[in-house]
Amino acid sequence: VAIDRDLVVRTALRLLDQDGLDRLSLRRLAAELQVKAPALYWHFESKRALMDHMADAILAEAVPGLDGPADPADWPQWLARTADVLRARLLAHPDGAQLALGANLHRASALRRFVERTTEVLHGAGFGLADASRAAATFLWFVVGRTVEEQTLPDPATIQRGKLGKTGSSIIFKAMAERTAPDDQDVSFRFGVRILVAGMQALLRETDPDA
Amino acid sequence: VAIDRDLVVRTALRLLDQDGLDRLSLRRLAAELQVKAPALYWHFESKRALMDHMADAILAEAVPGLDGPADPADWPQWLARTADVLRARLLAHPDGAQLALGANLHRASALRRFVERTTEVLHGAGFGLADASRAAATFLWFVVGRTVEEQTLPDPATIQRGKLGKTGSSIIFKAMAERTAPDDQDVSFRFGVRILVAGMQALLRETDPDA
DNA sequence: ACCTGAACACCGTTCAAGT
DNA sequence: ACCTGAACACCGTTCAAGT
Repeated sequence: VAIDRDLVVRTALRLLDQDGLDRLSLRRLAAELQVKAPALYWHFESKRALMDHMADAILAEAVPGLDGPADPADWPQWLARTADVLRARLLAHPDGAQLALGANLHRASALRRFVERTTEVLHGAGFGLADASRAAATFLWFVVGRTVEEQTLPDPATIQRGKLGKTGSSIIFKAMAERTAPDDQDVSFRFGVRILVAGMQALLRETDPDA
Repeated sequence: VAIDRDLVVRTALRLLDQDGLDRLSLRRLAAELQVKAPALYWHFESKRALMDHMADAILAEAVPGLDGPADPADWPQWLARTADVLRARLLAHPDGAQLALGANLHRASALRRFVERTTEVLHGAGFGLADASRAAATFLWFVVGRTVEEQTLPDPATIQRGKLGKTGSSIIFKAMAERTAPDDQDVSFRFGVRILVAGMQALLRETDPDA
């Protein structure tokens, strides 16, 4: 029963699905593979490296659909769609966003592809290369970060009475009272995306008024 | 030599400054306080609670300067200034942003104050309460998250040759070649803030054309 | 080439017991 | 009220040795 990188990653993802990221240890993973923990060091140089490959595997299936927009001018729609796709992949596993957040772009090449494509698309939209890469980082950071928050959240109902019961006088409580729709997470995510896209459009108009 | 919450937090921040977040353990902290690790559980219910109080302490000094803008219409400048202040506080300690990222808003009340004030200011700018709180979350999330990335970065010079040497053909490498200024982190941070502020202005104009 | 045994140097947390 | 002793149930990582 020889193990290889791929089997290790797939088994790790299964444990992640079962028990979450902070119960994922090399010892438990090794046991699941019927091997001892140090054996994993033959295949991965560290736990972080393994986690980077997990993040890569999670995002890899979304990469083939990553071609830029047919018309460069359609970048706003492309960005919105890419944000949804990325978020969906991250939500497909518990703590998927956390995993991607700490990932090294060199090892998690699927994540790097997202960064590259987004930079290219924004460059095509009219940003200089430096600003395109800054805007891409801001954007992808928002998607991943926002999704971490969403995925880390206690749970839908607890928030209202549990934690925020004590901050009941504050504006946060009042605002939450207006955000009770079951799809509030989706709505809020897309609202953030709209802010970012609208902001990029505005900055483009500033420097390049005919866009 | 009785210890209290305040002394524990201050000592923890000193250890943080010396060795960083991942070398901060309750056992090391206890030793520094000349006490045994379980003693800390008299003062804090968990390590996370202690860390929340650390985050609170880091941000607390910025709270007195948090009053909203004199004129509600000046919210864009207020937002930009608040972003700079918050980032500066987070950068004042190693892994300060990490600490804030995971913090519970109920315990890290200084962070909650940032959320509240920002929500109020954006509500005053014309957003409905729900959208104001969404925009505030997006904004503060960006500030904290972006600062985590900045603070986690390998180090200024290593990036170019070390990691990205292998992705030399990619657009990331070309973009980085244009981002060599020593204050690139500041520039990029402010660029992100500009995107967000411009985006909020654009969304406000959509629904409320006389703003 | 791939894996084990044994160890190193730690963790957060609980809880009865001490003062 | 505040702290210790002792334990529970673990960690990631290294490295000589085995097959």
